[in-house]
Amino acid sequence: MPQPTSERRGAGRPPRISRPEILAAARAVIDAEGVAKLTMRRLAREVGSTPMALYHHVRDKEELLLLLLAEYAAGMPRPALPDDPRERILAVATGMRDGLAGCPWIVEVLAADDLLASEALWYGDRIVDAFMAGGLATEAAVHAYRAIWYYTAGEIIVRASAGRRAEAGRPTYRETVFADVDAAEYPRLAEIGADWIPLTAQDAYADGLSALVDGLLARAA
Amino acid sequence: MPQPTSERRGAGRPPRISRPEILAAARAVIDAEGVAKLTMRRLAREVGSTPMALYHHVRDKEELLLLLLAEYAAGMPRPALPDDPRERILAVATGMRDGLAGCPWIVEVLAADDLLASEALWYGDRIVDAFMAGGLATEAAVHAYRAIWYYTAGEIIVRASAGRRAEAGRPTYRETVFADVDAAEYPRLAEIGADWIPLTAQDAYADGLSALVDGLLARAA
DNA sequence: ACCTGAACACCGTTCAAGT
DNA sequence: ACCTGAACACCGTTCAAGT
Repeated sequence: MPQPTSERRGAGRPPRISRPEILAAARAVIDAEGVAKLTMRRLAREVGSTPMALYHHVRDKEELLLLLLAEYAAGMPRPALPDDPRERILAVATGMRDGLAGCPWIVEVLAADDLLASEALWYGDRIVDAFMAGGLATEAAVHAYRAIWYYTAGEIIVRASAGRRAEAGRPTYRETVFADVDAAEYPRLAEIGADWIPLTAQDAYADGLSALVDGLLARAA
Repeated sequence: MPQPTSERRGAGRPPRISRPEILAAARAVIDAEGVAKLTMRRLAREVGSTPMALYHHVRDKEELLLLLLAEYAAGMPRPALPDDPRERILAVATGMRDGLAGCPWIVEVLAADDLLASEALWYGDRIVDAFMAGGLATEAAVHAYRAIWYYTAGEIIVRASAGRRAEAGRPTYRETVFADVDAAEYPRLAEIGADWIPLTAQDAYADGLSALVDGLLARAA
């Protein structure tokens, strides 16, 4: 079994590459050229080794990405916590989203499982706690947290893929579609017309979040 | 330029495969084995041709997926529209989500751009309209629609990837994480403990949606 | 006009061998 | 214990040629 790293130092051949070194190189590739460019072969080249050497330090590519996620999540900022439950939820959720926005690939890759990398548990814990402070029962608080996670993950993923498309010079589907919206069939969209694009480019995360939290907290009464 | 299909029939060699045939075969592969198994080479085998023949009928793999999306979206059910704006929003959004839940791969692949395949414009149009009927200004209504889209896309993506993981027999990260939650650091999560898993497996889409819509409509007053 | 074959430039991963 | 080389079984796509 290939164990993570040197169990008993001194035995056998000395390592030429280490897991931290591999992770650092992987992060560099992603930051510079995007997650799509991160391949085992490329990474091997980057650390001056062979693809197979990597498999001595990580089980497979999936584990590599998981490790990168854990590392990133550990470094995310933890906002100050206001006393008011509602404000607390907003602060934590916004912190989570701002943190994740800095590395959208991570959400794309893992598409979630709740971002329950153990380093990110804090966000979930604080949000559940604040909903309970706001009057929700435990179960309702967990569901409320999930709603916020769905909203946040959706926002990040949609934004990230729109960004990717724009970068690739693709005509972002909706631009082509809005050129000929049938006013009879879709009256509202026809009315909005070209305004749709700048409108949806605006950052409305905070507005929607605040509405969602209001709606969720209203269940407490 | 390779034009979509036979422009002037009778000229040149008669086609052996057609775009509809290709799309049908692609759908069959996805339904049977998932989107990951859909490759140009596999598809060629499936229609009894060569990979390159496909490129005469679709520009590239991305276009193929776009065509599949358009086809699927065109067949999605359009729920009846209640008079009350709030009920209308809930009905349309739920219809959208139920339709998409039937083919989660589509959201994964496109990760969105608002699902503005022209066939799916209807959902957006009806939701914006209902928010306006509920008293929101045009801009606010568009933002409200977006909030619902984020929430819905997030729900579908998170669910789909959790399902994929379960199918693959992976230990769904959170199960491993919850084994040793630090009660001092994350008191709420420790308290919830093993309940987290069945709790988050519940379908809480409707609850969250309803809270979100309440919160959004409250902005009208 | 439509299709084929061969090729290019890649992937992730396994296996057997070297030091 | 750690690393290498060669190989397996794939990808999407281009190019030049055939019918």
